[in-house]
Amino acid sequence: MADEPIATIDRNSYEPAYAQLVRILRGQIAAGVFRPGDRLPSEAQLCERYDVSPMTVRRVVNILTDQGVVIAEQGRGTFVKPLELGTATFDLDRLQQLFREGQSTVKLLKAHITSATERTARKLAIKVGDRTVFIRRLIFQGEKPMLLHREHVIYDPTRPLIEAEMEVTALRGLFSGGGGSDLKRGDLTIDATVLIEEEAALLHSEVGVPALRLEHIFYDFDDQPVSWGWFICSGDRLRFTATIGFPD
Amino acid sequence: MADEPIATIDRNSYEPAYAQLVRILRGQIAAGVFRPGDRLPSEAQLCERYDVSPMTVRRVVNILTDQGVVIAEQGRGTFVKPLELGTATFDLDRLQQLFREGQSTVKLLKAHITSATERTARKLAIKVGDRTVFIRRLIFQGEKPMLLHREHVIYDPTRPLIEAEMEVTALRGLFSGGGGSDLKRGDLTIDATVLIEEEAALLHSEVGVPALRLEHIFYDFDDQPVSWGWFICSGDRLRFTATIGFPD
DNA sequence: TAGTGGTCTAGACCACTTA
DNA sequence: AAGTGGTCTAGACCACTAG
Repeated sequence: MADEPIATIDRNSYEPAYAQLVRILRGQIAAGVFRPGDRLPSEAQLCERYDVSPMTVRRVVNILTDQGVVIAEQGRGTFVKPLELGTATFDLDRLQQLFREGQSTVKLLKAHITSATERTARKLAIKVGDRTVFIRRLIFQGEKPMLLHREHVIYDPTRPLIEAEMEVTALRGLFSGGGGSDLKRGDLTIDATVLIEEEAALLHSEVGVPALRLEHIFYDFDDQPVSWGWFICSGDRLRFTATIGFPD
Repeated sequence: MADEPIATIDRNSYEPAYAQLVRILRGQIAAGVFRPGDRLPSEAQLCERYDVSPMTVRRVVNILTDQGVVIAEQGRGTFVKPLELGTATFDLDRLQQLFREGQSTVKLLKAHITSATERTARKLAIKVGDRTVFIRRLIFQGEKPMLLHREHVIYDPTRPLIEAEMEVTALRGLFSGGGGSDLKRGDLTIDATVLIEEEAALLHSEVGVPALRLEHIFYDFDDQPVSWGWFICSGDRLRFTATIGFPD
């Protein structure tokens, strides 16, 4: 009984016991008390040390497992996971921030009904020549043009999709969750491209500059594609970042 | 009491009750039984319908919340979340697959001790002129060169880092979790670039072709950078993909 | 006040690993 | 056989929301 862990659970805190214990254990891992590959104390030991019930400890271990911090092996123990480059996940936080109130303005460049080309028809699972609405928008951060957005939406005369989609709020809704409530899922891909003349002019950049392209296809609850489009941003203005491991 | 849900929990299944209920509810959401914005049945109702205890239902709701499928509001209910573009996460699965056994071969192009330039020194938090090891590797899938890797590792004469890092297994370890057990965390960024002459030659591509660049810095448990490097792959050979919503 | 989700208990039984 | 994690029960009390 040399050095008990100093940290204890504060039952009077607004932070729930399970959250406190998650924080304590993550901190110990980040501090190197438990190194990758080490075995954590058994669940029974954790119950005793921190004076919580088995269910609470189980919940803590589940959370750490979901977070990718540890791996639990039945009959052996719970172990700290080593770094795995492959577990990194990139999110669109930076992009989402652009669409928060006051952070950005959206300018509608063009929107008109057109006929689907072979490529558009394939992406939207419609026939060549079917009517679609082609929309182009430019998203500014302050005075700076940050993003160029192109989108093909299936033209449905029974619903006033056109006006709703053209609105600035429709774009914001996609990012903050207000608008697209008829959509079941979306597929996204990131790839690299270079700015062509039109894009360079709109983004106040230059032809041939490396740029990221975020393509999206959204589907409704009948698994029918509804829209296909993509954002383009010059590479020096926006990046995707991720952290793996224990950034505490 | 018109139409009870047909799906029930099979207590004899190897699939735990909580997992079955998660699957059932996700399926109902994907099928449009519950639409974005709808309220799910209350926890008490779910207990009754599926004949499980409150704790099991709570666990299910927690899982669905963690998955971003629903949002629980105290005192009001649990609601199906609408699509949010900003919640999309891109992972490196495709990249990781390359490094699985038999999927790829790694060719060491060059590895030598050098002195840190201003840029390298800044990235690795060392002084200009300090010794580093510069490594270049080429990763093949079958006969095709897929990835070019450049990396600067801090030279530590007390440890045989050089040999270990140069090994093919070191790279594979980064992706599958065997090797980097002295590393605390890593920061990653994705950006766009175009191939320069040397890169194009090695990757059997052409100058100016758009390419993705995955940069990484790894830190040890003293928060000291250990290595800085990046992968380059031509954009038509590798993409990052994500799906949001209910892809069931 | 009634209903909702949020947390937590103090066990139980099981499957698995290791010795 | 002993120890580990995996699941589950049948409640309890609390905080919050709504009518």
